Amino acid sequence: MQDRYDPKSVEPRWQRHWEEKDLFRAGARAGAPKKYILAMLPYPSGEMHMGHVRVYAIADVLSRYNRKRGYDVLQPLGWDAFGLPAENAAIKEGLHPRIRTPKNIKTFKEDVQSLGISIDWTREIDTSEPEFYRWNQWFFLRMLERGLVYRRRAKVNFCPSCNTVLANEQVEEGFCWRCGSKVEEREIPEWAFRITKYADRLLEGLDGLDWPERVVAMQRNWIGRSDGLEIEFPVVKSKSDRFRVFTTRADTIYGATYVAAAPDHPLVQKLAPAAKKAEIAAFAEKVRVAARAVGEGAAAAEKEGIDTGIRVKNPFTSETIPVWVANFVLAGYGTGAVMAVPAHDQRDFEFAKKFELPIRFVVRPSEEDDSFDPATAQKAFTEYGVLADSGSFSGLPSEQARLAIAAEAQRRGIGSPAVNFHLRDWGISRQRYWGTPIPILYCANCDPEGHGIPVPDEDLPVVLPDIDVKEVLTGKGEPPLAKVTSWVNIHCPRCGGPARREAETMDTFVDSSWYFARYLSPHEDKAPFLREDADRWLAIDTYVGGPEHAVLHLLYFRFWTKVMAELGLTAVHEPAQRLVTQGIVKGRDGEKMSKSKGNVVSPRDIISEYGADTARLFILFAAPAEKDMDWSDEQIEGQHRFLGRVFRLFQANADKVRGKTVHASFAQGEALEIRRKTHRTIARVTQQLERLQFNTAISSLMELVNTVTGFVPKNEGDEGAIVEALESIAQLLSPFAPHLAEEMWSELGHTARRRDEELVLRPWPHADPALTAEETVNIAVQVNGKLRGQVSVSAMAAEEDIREAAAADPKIRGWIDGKTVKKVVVIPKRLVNFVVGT
RNA sequence: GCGAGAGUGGCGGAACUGGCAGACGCGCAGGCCUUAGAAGCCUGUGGGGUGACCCGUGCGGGUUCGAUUCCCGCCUCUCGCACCA
Repeated sequence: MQDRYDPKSVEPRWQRHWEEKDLFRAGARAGAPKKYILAMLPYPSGEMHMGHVRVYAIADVLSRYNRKRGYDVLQPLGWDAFGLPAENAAIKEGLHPRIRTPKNIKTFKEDVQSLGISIDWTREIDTSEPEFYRWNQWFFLRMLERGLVYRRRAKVNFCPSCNTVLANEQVEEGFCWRCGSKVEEREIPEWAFRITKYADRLLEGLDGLDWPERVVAMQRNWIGRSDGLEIEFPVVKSKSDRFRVFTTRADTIYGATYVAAAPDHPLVQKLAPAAKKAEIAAFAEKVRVAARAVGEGAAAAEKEGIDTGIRVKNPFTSETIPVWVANFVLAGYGTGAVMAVPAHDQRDFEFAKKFELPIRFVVRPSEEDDSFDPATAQKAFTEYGVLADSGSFSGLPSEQARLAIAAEAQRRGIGSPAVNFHLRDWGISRQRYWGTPIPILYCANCDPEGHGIPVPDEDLPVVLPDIDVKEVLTGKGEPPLAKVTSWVNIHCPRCGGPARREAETMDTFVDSSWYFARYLSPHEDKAPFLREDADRWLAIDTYVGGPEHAVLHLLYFRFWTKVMAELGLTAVHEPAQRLVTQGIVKGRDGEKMSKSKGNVVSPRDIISEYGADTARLFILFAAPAEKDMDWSDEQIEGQHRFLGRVFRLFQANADKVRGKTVHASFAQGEALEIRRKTHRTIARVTQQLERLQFNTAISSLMELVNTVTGFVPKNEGDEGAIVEALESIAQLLSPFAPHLAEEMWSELGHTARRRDEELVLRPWPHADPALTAEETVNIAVQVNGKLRGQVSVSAMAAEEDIREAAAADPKIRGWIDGKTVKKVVVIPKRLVNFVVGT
């Protein structure tokens, strides 16, 4: 044994050992139940940061723990290798992504390995390899067959810096989520996935998931199901034209005093008087410009609008009311028009105030309360209440009136129930090079309208062509692939005539939507993965990653799983049963780490100074997994000291006990107390790991180490107790600080002759219930709820005896003698409370 | 505005289904070891009085023998969504 704790020599040695013995291979325990533990697919930037350390530490503790619990554990890792940063770098520096990416992967992988993460590397995948992305193309074609992919002309977010289309979800406050440039609006054709078809299933599926509430709430919000009524407002002086509006508050229809439509509503364009048309068109353009300037507090924008001159009839009051166009009505949601009820909707209220439109109060807080005065009111009454001035519906509560009015509208054939979602279809076209080519061709002969012809399955993969970076990746103009003429121009598979390939590539969220299933059959070349492998491993038991993916990746990958289930590839409909979202690791200054702030702590530096075990321990100990945490140089010193203490504890005892046959059952006195502490610690750490409370699990271990430190064995029983304690410490520590644990384990004389004798596979220790149970317990004694003393009694003592023991205590007598004891509360093993009068 | 979460020592944080608030760690103070330091070890450490006493988990109420925990009403902070009718 070395005389000092020296992780630099210890850690690489054990990492080699694990690799040579191939101990993290999944599928090697055929009869055992499985656990699939996965950290989110990393983008291989050249440098690992502390956030990665946290994700992998969490996933690894769970993997190592479950391996020792006898599970066949799958913990793979791969690379989200396609994407914008590599391409942007190529544009700037002229270095081909195909050269840069493998270099980055290599560095990143070394960093992961230097942390001692127990990955099954035989399953490593790289999404930029044709072996992987051909299945993106395969899925695309299957989805095309099922009508889940379609071509649409859509207003899209365009980033002038990345020169690419961004999904709505990738726009943050009007800026590109990756490069931060201001996003513009453009209209171009694109391919889209019909995720909206799954909106309800995505909503319902959330119920059975063991996910953080916050993420579930964000998804619910994002999907945004809204149940209401579509109802028609017929246009006055027209036989057939009517404005269809969507409302969730049919109960307020008697208060609808105008209709508000989106500025480019088709019916407005059609029906507006000629004199108004130019004005309306100008207004529509103004609103479009304003919408483009999102991020400048668009929500706070002043209400604006124009009276179109069109008049419609409120179908319930039969009143003639105006149609206005308004900047706050969205063309893309519902019907693009709403019935405006100023008394009961805040937006309509503000609008009506500004343009002096009538405000009619038709829902009262209660039947008697008619205090609402349109002239003086500062805001709308938007709660449910009781209807007033609403014809035969007056007096009904809102909930009932909603249904009754909807039913009446339906009976009259002017309305129908309708459901709207905030969720939009997922546009996947990217005008980029470094991504999966979309397997579509255009042939003027076979497909004159340009819908696109699917590439036949046997021609997959459509391989990304090699390119001259300087010529193709200019960052300007048309999609890069369109410039690669030798690739773009091919023969049509149907007619043999000239055809052209689709030059767009797929959003990289496609890769991360199903990669977790590719790990199951990473080398399969007939299918994306095998059904038998899916049946063995899916769903992911614990998925670990950042909460920033709550509505992007985590929604797409649930969608994709449902599609895979429909294709018969798997029986599961949800990809991940449990989700752990880890908090951010902030810099020394409490700010989020970033290069520009110069507060980045490099994992490499930490590992080389303190070792991987210290880094892992610190990041798990300093805060609960889901909370943000601050980097602390002092705390990491503390963890390093703790490992040093563990080392010295073994150093002090190993020689004495190594190789001896010892019997812990002989332990008595202090040694017996050590045994109790050992077994209680086993029980606690086990429970804390099940609950993902890594920080308290580590502090339980610290307590045990503190208890054992300084104990000098004097006889056989003592030695038995200390061996048991040391073995337990090595075992319990092994998921957290695996290298030191191995070192200590071998110090105790253990060498593995067989695979199942390896520490990483050896069964997790078992807590003996006879030893975790307390024999005597300290009971708190209160008088009138205030702590006044303590008594020690047998854990088995009857309530009666506990009460007497407490009452007999001299300190307590001082508080209760001479007073009337009105009541005594006895909670066995916990406390006694005397309630006394004065 | 809506949704979710959080407010506990100087700091990070503990406290199972209401039952000894502050585990564990950091920091700090004193001591040991040392020629000195580094490392390490020991003791103490919520506040106030300093006797076995009082006060303390954001604030104000409530339920209870007993509340960090449950209920009601506020305040502050973080995150997400934000004109979705």
